[in-house]
Parts: sequence; C-alpha cells; structure tokens
Amino acid sequence: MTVRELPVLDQPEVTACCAPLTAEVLSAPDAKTLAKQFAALGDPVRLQLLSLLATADGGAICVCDLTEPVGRTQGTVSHHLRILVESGLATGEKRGRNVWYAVVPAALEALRGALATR
Amino acid sequence: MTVRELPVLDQPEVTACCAPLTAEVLSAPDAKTLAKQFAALGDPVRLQLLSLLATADGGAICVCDLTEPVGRTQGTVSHHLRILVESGLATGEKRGRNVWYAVVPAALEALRGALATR
DNA sequence: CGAACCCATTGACAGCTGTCAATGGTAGCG
DNA sequence: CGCTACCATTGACAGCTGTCAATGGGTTCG
Repeated sequence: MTVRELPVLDQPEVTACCAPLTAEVLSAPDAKTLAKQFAALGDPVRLQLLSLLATADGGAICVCDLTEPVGRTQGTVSHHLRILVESGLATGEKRGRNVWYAVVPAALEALRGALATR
Repeated sequence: MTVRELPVLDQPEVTACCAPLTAEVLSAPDAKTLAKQFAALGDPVRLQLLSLLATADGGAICVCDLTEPVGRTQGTVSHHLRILVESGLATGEKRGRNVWYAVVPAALEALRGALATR
C-alpha cells in the first residue's frame, strides 16, 4: 500500500439521486433528498466556502484559512462546513491538529444532472 | 400541424451570474445572487412543482392542476410559485381565468454552469 | 507537563420560512 | 347581473436557520 501524504482526500461513492427534473415528475422522497442538497447551496457563505475549497491547491484547506475570507466566526464557519459535509457536497478529515476539507466533485456533477434540460 | 400559440410563454433573457464555483473564488455579491436561486431549489415542494412544470405538455400548467400532486393548499402552492418566479427559475402569465406557469430552461442551465467541475 | 493552537459544540437569540385558513379580486358563465 | 372558478394576499404560528460568544476536547510543541 502506497502512502499518500498530500492533502488528497478519499472521495466517497456518489450516485445520482434521481432523473433530471425535466425528464419525469419527481417523487416526494427524491424531492426531499435533492432539496436538502440544494438547500446546502442556498447560503452565500456556504457557496463561498465551496468555492474556496474547490479552488484551493490540492483541493483542501483548513478551517483556520476559511474564517477570514468569508468574514464569519470560527464557530459559524464550522457550522456551515458541517452542513456541507452532511449533505454530501464536501468531506472533512482530521489530520493532526487541522481538519482538511474538500469538495466532492461527483456530488456537484450529480446535482448538475438533476438540472439538465432537454 | 396547426400553429399552437397557446401555452407557450415568452422566455426572459437569462445571463449566467458568475463563473463556475470551481473556477475562481466567488465574490460576496455573486454568492448572494446564486444562493437565492439555489435556495429556491431547496424545498421539496418547489422541486416537485418545477418538475411538474417541466414535464407538462406545452411546458405550462395552471395552479389548479398543481395543488393535488404536491399535496399542499392552493395558497401554499401559490406562495412557492411566487418564489420560483422571483428567483427567475419560472415564469407566470395570466391567461384569462388561469395563470400559466412555465420553467425557464436557461435559468436552470445557468445554475448548471455554476456547478461545473474541472 | 504546560502553553498554544485548532476545531466542534453549546446556548441564546433574532429573523426567516413553510403551512394553513380565511379573505378578496378578477375573469368567465348562465 | 349574479354565480362560480381561479388565484393572490393576509394573518397567524410553529419550526427552522444563521450568527455570535463562550466552552471544552484534542493535538502539537517547547
């Protein structure tokens, strides 16, 4: 087993929740699942956090580097990150004293799929 | 094929709010704009409504046909539709006694663009 | 060990949100 | 003209959400 030391996080398995909105009528359970993920995107601070994670070199950053760019308290940033992780849009992994967060590109792609038009 | 002029709504102009999340760090104003649209998608009832509109023949439906599928009061459905319209994801137009709602595909595409990954 | 650092969690609070019942306005119909 | 159908708006209310300050649990380093 090779050892990876860089801030590369393992990517979780992601499967699209459902067919595109425009393909067939959404079932109530699928709607609930999708809504949770879109709701996670429905806050400006979280969008900025995602953007920061996505553009970070190596795809990860520690929380301490995020509070200043978004102008929020450390506790608040931690709260938002949790929502991103719980919705599957980001991952977090403890690395010694820091926690490395990263975007889950496959999750973003899955959401794109739901928005696809004919 | 007869000329069908009825349930086809004029589509408003839509321009992408910003570059993809993963391309560059989102500015605070852009984040706010985007967040409002994603927040509009962040409710299961609204997702179902969008889906119903998108899959409707001719791309439009009257409110009276929407209350039953989503299991909500007429007032509540009207409220959700307003949010969809205000966020630019749907359009509404009065046609006699009914109001015809339709999805704005370009708006969905713009959101897809924001979610694009590298 | 003790100090410093990083991060999550808690408690508190104001503001927003989804929902319904009820009301009101407008358009078509007999 | 009156009735009915359709839809928006209002008021009320419970529940959720974003925010901060404060606290506490780990981890690193001197």
